[in-house]
Amino acid sequence: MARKSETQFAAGSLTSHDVSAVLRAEIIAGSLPANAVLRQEELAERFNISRMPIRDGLRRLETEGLISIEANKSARVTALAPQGLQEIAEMRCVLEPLALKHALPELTERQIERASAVQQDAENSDLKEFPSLNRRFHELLLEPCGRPRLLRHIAGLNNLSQRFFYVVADELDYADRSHNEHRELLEMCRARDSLRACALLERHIYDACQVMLAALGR
Amino acid sequence: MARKSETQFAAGSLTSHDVSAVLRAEIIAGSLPANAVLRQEELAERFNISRMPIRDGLRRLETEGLISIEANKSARVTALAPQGLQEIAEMRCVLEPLALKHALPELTERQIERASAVQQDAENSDLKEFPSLNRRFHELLLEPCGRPRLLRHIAGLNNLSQRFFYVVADELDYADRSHNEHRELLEMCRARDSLRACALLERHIYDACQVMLAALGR
DNA sequence: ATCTGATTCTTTGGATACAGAATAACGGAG
DNA sequence: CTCCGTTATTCTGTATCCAAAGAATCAGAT
Repeated sequence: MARKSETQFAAGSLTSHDVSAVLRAEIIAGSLPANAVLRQEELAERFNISRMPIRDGLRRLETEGLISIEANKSARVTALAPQGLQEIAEMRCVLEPLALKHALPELTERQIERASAVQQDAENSDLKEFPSLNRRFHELLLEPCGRPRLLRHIAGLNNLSQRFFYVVADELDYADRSHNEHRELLEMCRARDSLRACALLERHIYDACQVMLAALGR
Repeated sequence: MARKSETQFAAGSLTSHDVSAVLRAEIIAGSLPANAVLRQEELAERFNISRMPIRDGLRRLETEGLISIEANKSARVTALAPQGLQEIAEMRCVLEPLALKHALPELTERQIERASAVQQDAENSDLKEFPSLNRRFHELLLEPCGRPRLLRHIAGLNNLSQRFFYVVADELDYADRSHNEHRELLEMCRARDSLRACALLERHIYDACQVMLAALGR
């Protein structure tokens, strides 16, 4: 009954929101791989709730683009083609610098140091936690921009592509370069050099995508 | 029983997809104003279906940002503050030029002429159909970019802000300027001048937002 | 008279059972 | 071996019920 390493849940406690949150996390982390089938009854059994909140949760994930639901077929985790990865990177390349531009004047020294600390952790982390720390670093620098919709869009794009990040986390020389760029970015933030910081961020995102595409090509 | 001018539907024919499509259109057009309450049973009666597909449809609109659903409260059409309008315009200012940049090499003369025809219609249209024609003009120029996600994001942002477009459609001098900019944009597309076309498009979006904000301020 | 607090009403969230439709899988006939 | 029809599975929508959370109302106390 218990399948693989999936955690199970006690009865009655969960809501449709929890369903989407748990599944979202598993898709982002990659433990639910692309094209994995999500049958409603199976999920209902696993979460110990009826099928209705499952449907609500799946519907939510569908509009986020994480799963695709075709009528009368099981929901499936969406596969992301190289073309789609590139497309998402292009959007991040313009949206993240936009957020950084507005965040930079609001960023406190304290917040920059927090990001710096996360970057330290990332450099000392193992492959398993590197992706989420890397993501957290970016988020910390962008959050003060005061634009919740923009941040949600960026987060949504990251949700779609993050499960492929392991391929660059794997390449040691890329990790090195990424760490250098992050430290450089921190310096520019401290110096309040908006133009150069935004340009670096754009290149940083673009390059990471290129490395991912090259690695996935094999 | 029949409320206001809302159309009613025959029994059994509609699906959750239709529910979201109809409500989406009404919200975009503004016939469902901000903060309008959407009670599930009321909608179920109107669409002649049960509450479940209504819930599915509402969930979809929620993640699109068109309505907000709080637990145990009726869904409401989301109000868009000036701050939010500005934020959406900023995103469009970077995303639409990105799409145009990639669409321009793919645009055929025929497609440009189609956009030109739509622009002609827009200039001769009354206030009621001007917003949708204006939108169609933009879509026609961006569609060949070959980036479905990007186009969906842009469409989603337009869905959120389009109901405020009537305030600029109302201002005759703005409409004039907009028409001039559209014709100028078409010329740049014919000349395949990507840089200037993208720059103009960015300014065009930004200015429209400023006019909206000024008009809404009163 | 107003404010507070309890009761009632409304509405959503979830459970359960069932019918209908579309897809996928299987097996038999040619 | 291939094609086609039947069966099984799974999703979609209906109907009904109950529980819980908010909102509204009404009564009582200050």
